[in-house]
Amino acid sequence: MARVGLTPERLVRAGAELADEVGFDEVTVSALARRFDVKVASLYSHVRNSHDLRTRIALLALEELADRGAAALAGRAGKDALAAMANVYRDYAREHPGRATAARMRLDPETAAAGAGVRHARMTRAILRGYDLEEPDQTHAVRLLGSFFHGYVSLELGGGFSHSLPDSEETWTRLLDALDALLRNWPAPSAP
Amino acid sequence: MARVGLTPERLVRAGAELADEVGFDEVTVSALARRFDVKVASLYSHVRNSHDLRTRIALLALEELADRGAAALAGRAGKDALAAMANVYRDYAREHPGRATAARMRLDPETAAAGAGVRHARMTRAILRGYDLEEPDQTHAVRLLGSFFHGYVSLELGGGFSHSLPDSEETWTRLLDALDALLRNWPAPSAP
DNA sequence: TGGAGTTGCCTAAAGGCATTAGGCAAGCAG
DNA sequence: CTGCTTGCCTAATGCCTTTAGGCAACTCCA
Repeated sequence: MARVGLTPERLVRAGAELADEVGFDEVTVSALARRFDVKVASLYSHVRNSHDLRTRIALLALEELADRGAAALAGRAGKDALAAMANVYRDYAREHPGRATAARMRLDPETAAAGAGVRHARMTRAILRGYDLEEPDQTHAVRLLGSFFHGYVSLELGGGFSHSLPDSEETWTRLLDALDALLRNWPAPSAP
Repeated sequence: MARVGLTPERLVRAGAELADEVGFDEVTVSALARRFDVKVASLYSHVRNSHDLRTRIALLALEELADRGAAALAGRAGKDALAAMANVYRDYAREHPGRATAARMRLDPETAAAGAGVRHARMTRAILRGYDLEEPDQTHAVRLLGSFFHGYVSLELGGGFSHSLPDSEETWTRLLDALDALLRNWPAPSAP
């Protein structure tokens, strides 16, 4: 009964790797135990339950994304910043599909707030600082970008844009052009 | 052993209702059997397996959405059509959160093509007919709308926009303004 | 109307994941 | 070296999925 040296951190990191390999949905306490060559019950001293494990993986992914975002945003503004952040999301999703799926997991508000949620919100607002948007339009724009990135990554990860032309790469570039143009020329409310 | 009169259709419909009540993730062969007061094994003559059941619920939802979309789009063009379609997605998600989640389930390409996927693509292109977009920009725009609707509905369903101001309703209206403006003034590619 | 056949729902069984309770031994402190 | 903490284990329960095989309820046709 050699001790393996489990810790919550090691479990979460291994869980994230597992997610990237076999998909976030397949990340299970049992599979993780198998990976450490340890009995399932042993994990329960380090992780509350399955949901807790998945939540922690999501928080790890959000943290990593925020780190990358902060690095990418440094010294950039306007469209440059927009494209940099967009590519961070996208590249992360390609390198770490499982983690990226985890990052889109629904978290209860307190958990999200305690984690990197705040950093993400701040970063999005930092991008918008390069455009001339007053409140409440800035918030609308935050939600637009959030929805678009979330949706695009979901669809691309799900294979929605493969096997069809033009390729996803081109669409991505052009849509960033389009969003930049939109943010520069944000329309006034239409007549009700 | 009175016969209950199970059919694939009844199972799928009941599954969709179950999804709306308890969430798509909780839709399980066992739960469905319980709802019909029938043993679990009995469902397996009508549905291949759990994944098949969920897929069929997704296809039902896509079909319903396409029906509503077709009705909403009739006789509308331009922004009017855009808003009508957007509201179809959104209202459906509110009335039938479980089905709406199902509709965003990842389907393999053949299944999607065999189902209402084609109708959805056609409808989106019909909306864009009111704007002056040539290929490949039209395809880019299809993907933009798809990503945005998908993402927005996901976030809203997950509670992302509740408990914060401005309320989701206002953002929704303003973002439709914004998308309309963008489609009317679609930018040329930026210099590489 | 009364079989004969089909079909629908059942029993039985095996395998997997999640979770909890309680035990033993490995590693640390003195 | 002795005792204590703590980490991993055994054991057990409950729920879900899926398959195989059986009996009874319908159907249909003579």
